[in-house]
Amino acid sequence: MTTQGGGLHARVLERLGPAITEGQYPAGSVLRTDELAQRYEVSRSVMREAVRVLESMHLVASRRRVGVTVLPAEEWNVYDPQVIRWRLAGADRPRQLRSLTVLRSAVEPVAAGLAARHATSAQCAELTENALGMVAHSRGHRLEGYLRHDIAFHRVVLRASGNEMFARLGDVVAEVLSGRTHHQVMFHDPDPAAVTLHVRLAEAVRERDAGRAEALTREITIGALQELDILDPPPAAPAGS
Amino acid sequence: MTTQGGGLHARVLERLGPAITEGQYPAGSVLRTDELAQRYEVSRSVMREAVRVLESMHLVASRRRVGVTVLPAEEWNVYDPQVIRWRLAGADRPRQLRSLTVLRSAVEPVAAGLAARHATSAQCAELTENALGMVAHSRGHRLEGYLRHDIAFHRVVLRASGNEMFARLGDVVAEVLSGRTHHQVMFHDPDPAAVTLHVRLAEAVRERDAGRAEALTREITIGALQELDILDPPPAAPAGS
DNA sequence: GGGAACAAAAAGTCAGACTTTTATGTCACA
DNA sequence: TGTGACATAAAAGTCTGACTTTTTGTTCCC
Repeated sequence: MTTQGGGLHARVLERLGPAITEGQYPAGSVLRTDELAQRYEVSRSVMREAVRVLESMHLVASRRRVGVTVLPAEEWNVYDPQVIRWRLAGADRPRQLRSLTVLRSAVEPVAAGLAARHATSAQCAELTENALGMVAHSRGHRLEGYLRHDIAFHRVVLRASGNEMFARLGDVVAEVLSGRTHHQVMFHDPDPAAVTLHVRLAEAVRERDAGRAEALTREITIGALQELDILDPPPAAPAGS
Repeated sequence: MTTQGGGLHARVLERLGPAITEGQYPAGSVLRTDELAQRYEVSRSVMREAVRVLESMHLVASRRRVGVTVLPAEEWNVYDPQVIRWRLAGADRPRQLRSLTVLRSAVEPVAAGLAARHATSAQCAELTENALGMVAHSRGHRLEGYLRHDIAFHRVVLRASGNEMFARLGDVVAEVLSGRTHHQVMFHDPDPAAVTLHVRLAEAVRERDAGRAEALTREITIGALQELDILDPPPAAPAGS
């Protein structure tokens, strides 16, 4: 899954990109193409191609007479799958996982509602199939199998929404779920309540109940938020203070 | 606003990119770098850099001995601002505008809820300021001024949410709103109800009322959906059939 | 002290030679 | 007739070196 592109420029990118997102070159740092080419032992043309790609991701900006400047993180194309991958592999993985989970909590309920309207019967079948797969792997530390069905399930929902912007978030959700399983506290079996919610969601979509599909998905994503301690700070009942 | 990058490769990109998103080269088409270099009258190195950027956007894939293949639209990085711009400028602008508006309707309410919790007082001030600006320009065909404040308003909401993924959608929302004003049926003055909603939203954020902020934003985005005739098909009251 | 000419630094561009991969066609052999 | 190995060629990939252009910073003169 590591996109080990054969191209020489791609190999450079896989080292230079993470170095930037990691903060190894802080915003404002100036790099020179020639020096980079020497450091990574490639020709200038190859390094130029790599820099062009970084530039298209808004990670750097190249200006004559000054060099290749690292841009502040607010400028980065944070929706670029490659950037997401680099950041998830790096030091601020937790922060990244949180912001992506919040994005999920906004997008998925709406996507599920649309899926209930637009899903084909084949997609409905995929949904129930994966939900049952989740049930089957929900006990006895069969986490890998559970994860596989969980990812597939959400991917189908997003695709079935019929909205291309939602559909393209399938990879992002996959990364989040995978990160949750592999790097988060998930010693014990998945929450049975979550499993049930998925089964009921598949049901709701099949029955074309958009409202219920949306509500159920909202419950699922709220669970995901709670796991990361992204909780609504209770309205601070003004008793003590 | 056209990102007229001085680089020669950027100028090529501004012609070749739209040609692809336009469908001028259908998915599966094979281009050859040398031929493209001749056609656009640049050296191969420049064309190679352009192709590398297109490749990073997943618009094309380059393979030895076969050439540069145009990828199907499902593969494209549809969140890349440049791709969004190209598609909005092209033939399927309406479809693009719809899918982006649906995305808005999912993201903005949640963002507004978060903004109510995290907004600084400076951001609250910006919000009310822009809401009042909208009111001031809501009558007498002062559409440009209205649009300016509308864009600024939503940008502040997204930034104030504190979530970087939301914040980066500011440009997208700006494009959508701008497209709505310039290319959609908007002869007459903006809907007074929408203006009021913005004023009340600024109020809700200032008062830290997350629930109300979210609900108000939901009303705003529902209005945007209705303008594009993306309406809930009513549950087909089973009377006749 | 301020403005204009100048010098240098770095990216940008180009052309050409060479390498590597790989799809395809050919030919012999079963 | 089919199948495998091998040869061929086409296209991307890589490298190098020379040249151009832009931009910044300095210096020098008024």
